[in-house]
Amino acid sequence: MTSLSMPRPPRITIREVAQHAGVGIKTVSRVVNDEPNVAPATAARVRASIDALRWEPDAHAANLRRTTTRTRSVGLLLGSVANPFAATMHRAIEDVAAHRDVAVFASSLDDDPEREVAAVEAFVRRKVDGLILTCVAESQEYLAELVPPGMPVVFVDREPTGYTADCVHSDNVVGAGVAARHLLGFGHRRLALLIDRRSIWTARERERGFLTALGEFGVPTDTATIVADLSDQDAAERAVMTLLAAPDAPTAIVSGQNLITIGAVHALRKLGRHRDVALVGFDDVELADLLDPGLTVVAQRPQEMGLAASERLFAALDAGRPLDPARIVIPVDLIARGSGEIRPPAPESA
Amino acid sequence: MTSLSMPRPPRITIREVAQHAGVGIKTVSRVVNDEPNVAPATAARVRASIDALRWEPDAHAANLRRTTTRTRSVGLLLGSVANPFAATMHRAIEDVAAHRDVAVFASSLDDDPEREVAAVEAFVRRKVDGLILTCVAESQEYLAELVPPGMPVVFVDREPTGYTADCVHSDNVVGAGVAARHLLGFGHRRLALLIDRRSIWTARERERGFLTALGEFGVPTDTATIVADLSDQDAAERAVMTLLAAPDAPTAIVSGQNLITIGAVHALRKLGRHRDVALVGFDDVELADLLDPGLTVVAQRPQEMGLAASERLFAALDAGRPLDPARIVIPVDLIARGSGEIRPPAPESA
DNA sequence: GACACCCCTGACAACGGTGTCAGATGTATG
DNA sequence: CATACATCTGACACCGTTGTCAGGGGTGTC
Repeated sequence: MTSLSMPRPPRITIREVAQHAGVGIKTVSRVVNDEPNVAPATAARVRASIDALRWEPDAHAANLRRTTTRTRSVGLLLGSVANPFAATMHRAIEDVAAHRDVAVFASSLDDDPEREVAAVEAFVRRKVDGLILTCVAESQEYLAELVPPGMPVVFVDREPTGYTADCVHSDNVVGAGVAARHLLGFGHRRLALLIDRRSIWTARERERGFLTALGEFGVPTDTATIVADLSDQDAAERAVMTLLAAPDAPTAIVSGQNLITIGAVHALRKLGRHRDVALVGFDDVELADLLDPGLTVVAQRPQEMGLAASERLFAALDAGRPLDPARIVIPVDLIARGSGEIRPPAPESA
Repeated sequence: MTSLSMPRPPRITIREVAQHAGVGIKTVSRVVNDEPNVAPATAARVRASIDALRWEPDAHAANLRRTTTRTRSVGLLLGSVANPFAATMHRAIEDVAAHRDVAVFASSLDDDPEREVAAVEAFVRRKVDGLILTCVAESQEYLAELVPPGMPVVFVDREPTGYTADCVHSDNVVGAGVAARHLLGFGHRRLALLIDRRSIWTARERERGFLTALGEFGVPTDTATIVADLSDQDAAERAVMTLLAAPDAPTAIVSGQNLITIGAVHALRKLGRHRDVALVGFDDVELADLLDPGLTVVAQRPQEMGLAASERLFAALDAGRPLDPARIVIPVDLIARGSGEIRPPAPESA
């Protein structure tokens, strides 16, 4: 019989290349790894044989013995690869990585602590060279025993708890403060803040910034409505509908995240209150400038964040040792387009 | 001295587990691979040792000898991971993959043929189990010698040339036809089509569908303007500006892609012609319903596409052999929201 | 001319697992 | 009780590469 199992693909090994070039396997190894002490003529012959046989060294076998084992891959954990904010960071990170011939494993977190741990485990099992993580678990202490010594970790978007490493994030407190002050400056005194689950660090930070700004304007915090646990567009839309139906409804809304913003805009439209109730979103969204009124946002800089995070990661990888953990805070930009410049219906007493 | 080099991380090997359990290494191997012929008591002891030592088998070493080598990873090549259409497919694929404990390498193509080859090479070098590819090179013949025998390939969004494999894509010809007929039905006779580079299969297909529809209405194709090579928002915006400045400017525009649509909307706004010139976009965009007028689009179903593509890939992987290549065409949906229902300014003579 | 030294080179062990196979043990059968 | 057979187990080669090290050859120095 002619073998029932799959015909073993005739993989070319270093041995055949060595034989073809008439040298020892170690010499071939030297050539492909740019190690010194190979005569130019020998190297040329070896290279010719490699090309002739179309040999691709087996990275896994190589890493098996190599001390400085590098898989040229990194793990990237994002809120969701489908979220434009995360996707933009992803792209920036990929560009930096691709430039160094490093591949990126991307996973979606979905703000589920269990997925966080599972994703990191999966990355580690695949022996990535480093990790860029968006976290949501209450604590990242688990990383201490999960992440092998020497594997660099950079957090993006959210600060970790119980694990010290680089972290790149937006200036959330300032950003939310800017949003709130912008509205307060236009005379609003009854504000609402719509945020995601408080298990998410950015939600907490933005809430903090929001409340601080209220304080600065002497607005008692109990006049503000804070709706949390808004994790998608629909929930945000419903929340705004409810909010505006209540007596003493807010005259201005700060949205804590891109999906919430979109949900809020939908609700305002449905209620016909979009020229009436002020709205400032956190994180920019596509087409925001073409709405009527235009959507005022505190824009993040996701590309810059991805860039900074990947540069930190590769810096640590290049150094071959953990760097002193840095916290990199990326500024945010208020972009006034109309929705945030709507004045409250009547002069209010502070 | 205390060793200058990095302190070798004390990796736990199968040997230590075997010793701890008082068995041979092969028995440990049997247990972790669910091979038969291990006494239950022995297996239990081994499992206890694995847990006690927190041993994680080294997948790379395992795959070295294994005949049926699986890295539990797949390579995904997309237009750009930052494009919402691609990002949504990505998410769908990731979900299917994650469910099977398979990790996804994602790369951006940027419609550069060289990046296509480079990305596939990188995936193959990393020994992914399968490939999901968006292609742009003139021919995919190169895959024959690049992709190892037995590695399944599924194309998404665009059909390959010179390489036979599964392919999942939108019904581009029909979609573009629907868009054009929609406008023709409202009385438009001077149409413009804005598409990306013709090296991109979808651009060509959509052009074909567009022209077919014109033919059905007896509209001579030379009365239609086709602008190609629009690869980003700005280019599309400039193209529309130029287009509408010309004499005999089109009264309706079909946009061949999400970024082009956004660029076109910007241009129409700037010119104040947005209630005046009809526009139908290919591929839906966020907030399209809240523009004024609402944006009429031929929506794709990226999630469904990603789902279908990954299911085909895993079906082939499960079967352990190449499946009969299938072409899966995903329907598109016309969503009328206003911009596509604008009538031409004056009755025209066909 | 002997010696030291540097530059090349390849034999061989090692990396952490799996495949093969032979041997040990237990049970049913003649 | 001997034999056959199935079940369980571990020794060992092997996967494709890199690290180590010893050896061969050329050159410079005394």
